[in-house]
Formats: sequence, structure tokens, C-alpha cells
Amino acid sequence: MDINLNDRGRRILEAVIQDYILTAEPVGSRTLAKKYNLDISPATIRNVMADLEDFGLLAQPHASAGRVPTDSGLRFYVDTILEVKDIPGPEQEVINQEFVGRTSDAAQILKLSSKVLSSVSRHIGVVLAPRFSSLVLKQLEFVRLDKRLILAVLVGVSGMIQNRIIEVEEELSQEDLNRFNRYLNDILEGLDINEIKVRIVEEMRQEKNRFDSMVSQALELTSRFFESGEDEDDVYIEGQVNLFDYPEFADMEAMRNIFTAFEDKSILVRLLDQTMNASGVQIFIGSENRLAGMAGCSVIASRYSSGSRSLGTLGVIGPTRINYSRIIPVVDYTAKLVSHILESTL
Amino acid sequence: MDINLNDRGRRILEAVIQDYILTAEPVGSRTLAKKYNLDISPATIRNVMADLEDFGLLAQPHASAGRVPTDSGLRFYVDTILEVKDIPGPEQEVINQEFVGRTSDAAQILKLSSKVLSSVSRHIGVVLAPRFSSLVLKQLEFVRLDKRLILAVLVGVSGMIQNRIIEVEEELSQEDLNRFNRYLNDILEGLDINEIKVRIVEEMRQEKNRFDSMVSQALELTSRFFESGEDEDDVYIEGQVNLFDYPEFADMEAMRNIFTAFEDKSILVRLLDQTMNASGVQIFIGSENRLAGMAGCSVIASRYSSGSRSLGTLGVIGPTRINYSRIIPVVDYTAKLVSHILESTL
DNA sequence: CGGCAGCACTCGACGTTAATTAGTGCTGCC
DNA sequence: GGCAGCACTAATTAACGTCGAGTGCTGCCG
Repeated sequence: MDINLNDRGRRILEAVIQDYILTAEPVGSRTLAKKYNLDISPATIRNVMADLEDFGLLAQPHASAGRVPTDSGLRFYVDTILEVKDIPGPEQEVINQEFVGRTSDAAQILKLSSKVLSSVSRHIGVVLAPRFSSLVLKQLEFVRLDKRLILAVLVGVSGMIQNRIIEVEEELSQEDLNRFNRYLNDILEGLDINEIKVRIVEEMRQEKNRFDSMVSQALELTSRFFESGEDEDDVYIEGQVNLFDYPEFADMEAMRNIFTAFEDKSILVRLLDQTMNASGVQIFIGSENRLAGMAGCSVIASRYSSGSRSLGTLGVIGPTRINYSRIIPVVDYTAKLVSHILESTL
Repeated sequence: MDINLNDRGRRILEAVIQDYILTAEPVGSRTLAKKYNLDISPATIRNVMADLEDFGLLAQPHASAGRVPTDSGLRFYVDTILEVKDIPGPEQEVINQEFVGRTSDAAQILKLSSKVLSSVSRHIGVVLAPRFSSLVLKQLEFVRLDKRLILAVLVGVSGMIQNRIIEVEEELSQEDLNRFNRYLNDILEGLDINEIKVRIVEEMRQEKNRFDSMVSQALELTSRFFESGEDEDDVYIEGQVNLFDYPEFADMEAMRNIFTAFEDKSILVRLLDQTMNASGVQIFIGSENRLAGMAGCSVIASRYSSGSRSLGTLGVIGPTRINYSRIIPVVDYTAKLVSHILESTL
């Protein structure tokens, strides 16, 4: 959309949005003239607002009410008016504090991240954990539990851990398994899951000629491991109660939709997945994520990564009148911090 | 409380409760006489209802409204009127189906259980996972990840798995760790976490005289493992959206309280923990769990166990007018089924 | 010609009143 | 003791008037 607004138009749009973010109420020309020293009279403001309404940036809930920013209005504001500043020092410090002294696996870190995002933003914090299928293998370990039960532990770079229990027909000793482990780690380390699957098939073909029963058993077991894989996408959600603090969700229907979306995690996964391949903070406003049943909500998200490989995304979900200028830097900083922590973990 | 009700009183109380469970509306004498063939006139029913109100079993929302069962009324009903039947065959079959063909670790089973409880009851399903501290060790395994990083995998009976990453100062080879593993599993298998802690201290004391560096390192590492333990109690909650289907939660405040309780899982843990030492299905009605911020809700819970050792509890949370006669057998059956599955897993 | 004071108009919010309705408690008869 | 009849009560709903916030428009002024 090519809207060309003069400076006055922009300043008024900005003021409307700021006030609306604060109060969640339609804002009128008088209030605007008083609270924000724009040095123009209410009457003039009214004229400008009428223009902004023609552009589709503002709307009136009813004929004689104040103006409310539309989704496009917010989009315009975010894209062309808002200047994103650095995260304020104290806020940065608060976030840092939450993470100190926690050496743990990735799952813990990510869970914590969603809590931090939620408590700092006072909205909903979400974290999409790395896809199992995009995991890069650091180490694969089989442990004998019982005559017919084997525990497989897969450790990915960045500390992702996956356990799985496998039932087998023939009994295997731990010594057998240790040999498997050495052999498998040798050929599989550094590959991602898809590459591993390909490699296993390859190895199996070659194996036909070698007749090494150890190799053959190891490959068989590994492929069992991967086929039993329920490719569950983990999403951590925290702070859903915060929704209750915002009057725009006072009616049940809106609330229900959102909670439904949260319960069927696949919706969130699809939503957050969109930012996997984009760098920097991505923003989805209101109706832009209608398909996710989350009209009325904005999503501010950023991917986190290890080196050049993006792992997952994290972000904040709130009402469309979320405080963009405050939350964007928070999400940005948290994504970078989490990336950093995961990189240094393993 | 020693309330002595004649048969007519009981029948009317039961009818009121049944109707209230169905409609969530105060029920009047006329409706009662018409819908339930009690063979008495509305006027007489009124008299009886007045008596029941004196006993505190029924209440009037306002002077000229119908009657609503009180929490004590429901308690009385559950304790002395309700006859708990076996779970209906088809329902049992539905539950069974959900679990077939899933060989997995306990965490998966429990998560699934909460989903099943929720979808079958159309209320909220909750499962309290076994306490880490009450876990009985099946196997402990250290795996070398990196120069200074070791992965500890603890497998409990019933398939509970705990991972933890430990940082160490001195480099240890996998061969060292294998020796640790053999030694530790030898002395620790079959002990629960508390017993293990005691045993480790004991061994350390004895070790002072033996000067075996392997033993000393192994013990040191194990104790590191346990002290890094954040004793997080896992709770699986599923089906929170179902709350939106019940008119009694139409006002926000009630809803907010419940969601708050769910977010601070420690509240739920305390609640569910009460049933850990009781056999059979336990029921908490409305104000009985006011302390958990869940007045207006009933909790129907039962513990699940492996052999004689109780592991955790599972149950259903719904409005106080939850259909007790249908849900109680469901919870009972699910608890037994989960126990059975966990027993046979490991 | 842009800005703005003034003014009539609009529409939701709120409070009042009245009609409706579901359901009670009580009285007195069988 | 059971119950028909009746007066009474309180929530619910609709209709109506008032109030106030806020608009759009007109026309004046620098």
C-alpha cells in the first residue's frame, strides 16, 4: 500500500496509537489535543483523523465515538513510524539475571525462556523448540535396560536431548551396544536427522556385501529408533493468564479462540514457523494471523540460532495494542541471548 | 455431619442434583414434579426442599428462584446416594484404544493419559508425574559428551527418564565412565532417590580408607548429579478450553482464578498430592479446595501405582456439577490402566 | 487558503420504570 | 400428611429519557 502521509498526519496517527495502547479506549480529538502537545486545535485534528480514516488507518467503533487504530494503521505505524531503540539497560539486566547459573539441557533453557518472555513482557511468552528432524547429531547412545529393552539417547548440538525406549527381539549385551555406539557415532556425528536416515539406508546397502553382524544389528537398531519417532513439535507457552488483564478479551468468544489455538499446538507451530527463515524480529498484527484463530492478537517473534543454523523461534503474543516499542527490543534481545547460550552449551 | 434423610428426601435431592448437572440452572418444584416421576405434587416437593435447605444441602440463589445443590449437598449425594457403577464397556474400549501400540517412556504415557482423560470426560485432564525424589533407580548411566561435559541419564522403574548435563573439571574418558556406571549401578539399583543420597554419603565415608580414585570420582560425580537436581514436579494438564463450555464460568473472575491455579503448577501439585496416600477415587468438591483458588470446581482423582508403590495421581477437574456417576468410573479405570501399563513397561 | 471556533447532531452508556415470569411460602381443606 | 390455591418476591427484559463524549460541517479570520 502506498500511503503518503505528511508529518502532521503521522504525528496524529502516532498519538492515537500511543493513547490507544495505554487505554484500550477509542480516543477523541479533544483528549489528543490536550494530552499530546500537538499545537493544533481539536477541530483540525478531527479533519486529519477523517483523512486517516479514509486511508483505512483509523476506524470508528460507532458514529460518534473516538478513533481506534485499525490493523493496517498499526502495520503502517510499525513499518514506517516506529523507531526501534535498543533494549533499556535495566531490562536487559533483568533478563540476564534469569539465566545466570543454569547449566542445563536445551529443553530447560527454552522452557525458562518462555517464562522470562512472559514475565518481562507481561504478555504470553512462546518458544518453538528445534524440530527433531532438523537436529544435528552430536552423539547417539544405546543403553541396555533389560533383556528386550534398550534406551536410546540422542544428543543434538546445542544440548537437545531425545530419549526413546526400544523393544528388541534378540538380547543384546551392553558390550554389544558399546560397539554399536562407537561405530554409529563415527559415521553419523555432525549429520542432521534427514542426512542420517539417508546414510543409514546407504550403509545398509553396502553392508549386504560385508556380512558384519555387528554393523547390521547396529543399523537395524538405529533405523528402529528413527521410525518409532513421533515427530512431536514442542512449544513452550507461558503466561496465558495475562490475557485476562486486557479488556479487549473481556468477551468469551475471543478468549476461547485463543485458548483453543494454544491447546492445538500445531496452529502455533505453523505460525511461528513463518519466522524460521527470516532474520530479525517479525511482527504479525491482528487479522494477519486470522487463520490461526488469533485475530485480535499480535505476534512478535524472532528466530534463535546456533552459528548459521536457525534452530527455532521465540516470541511474545499479546493484544494488537501491545506496546511494540517496548516489546520488540525485548524479543530481539532474548532471541540473541538464547542463541548465545545454546551456542556456548555445546 | 449426621443428616438423617428419609427416602423421599433423598430422591428429591438426587433429582435436583441430576437436573442441575444437566442444566446448570436453579431447579424448581414444578419442573421436578414433571420431569422426574416422583408421584408427588409440586407443593409437597416445596416443603421437602425447604427442609433440605435447612440441612444446608440446597440453596436459593435469590428469594424466588429454584434450588441449587450446595457443596455439602453434592458431598452428601456423592457419599451416601450415588452408586458407582462399572465403567460402560464402550467407554472402556475407547480408552483402551488410545493406548494401544505405544511403547514409550513414562512421560509419554502420562501426557497421553491427561489427553485421554480430558477428551473422554470433556473436562480438564490432569496427571501428576512421579516425584523425582520418590523414583526407584533402575539404571544410572554417564555418557561423555565433550571434554568437560557429561550427560547423566537416570532411568527409574516404570520407565521414568531424567537427563542432566553436568560440567566437570577433569576430563574423563568414556571408559572411565563405563567403569563408574558398572560400579554405581551395582550399589544403587533398586534404591529410591533418598536412599541413594544416604548411600552415597556412606560410600564416601568408607572410601576415605580405600583410596580408590575411580570410586571417589564416581561418587563425586553422582553427588554432583543429585545436587544439580531441580526437583521439578511435572504436571500434565489438558483440555483447559473445555471450561468455556460451562456457563458457570461465564464470568471472568472465576475463570481467571482457575487458569492462575493451572499456571502456578505447585498449587495443583499440592492438591493432587492429597490423593497419593489414599486408595480408590478421591473427590474434592467446590469449596473443599478453596485454598487452591478453585472454588466452583470439583476434582476427581485417583493415584496410579506400580506394584505396591504409588507413583503419582491423575484425575479430572470440572465444575462442581460435573457428572460424578459418569466420571468417577472413568478416572478409576484410567488410573488402573495406567498403573498396569507402567508396570508392564519395565 | 489553512486553521479553528461554534454548533447541531449522533449514539452509546446509564438509570428509571413497568410488565413479565418463574418460583416460592403459607393457609386451609380433604 | 398431602396438596390446591393464592399472595408475594425478585430477577429479567424492554421501553424510555437523560447525559455526555465526540463528531462533521459551516463559516469566519489571519
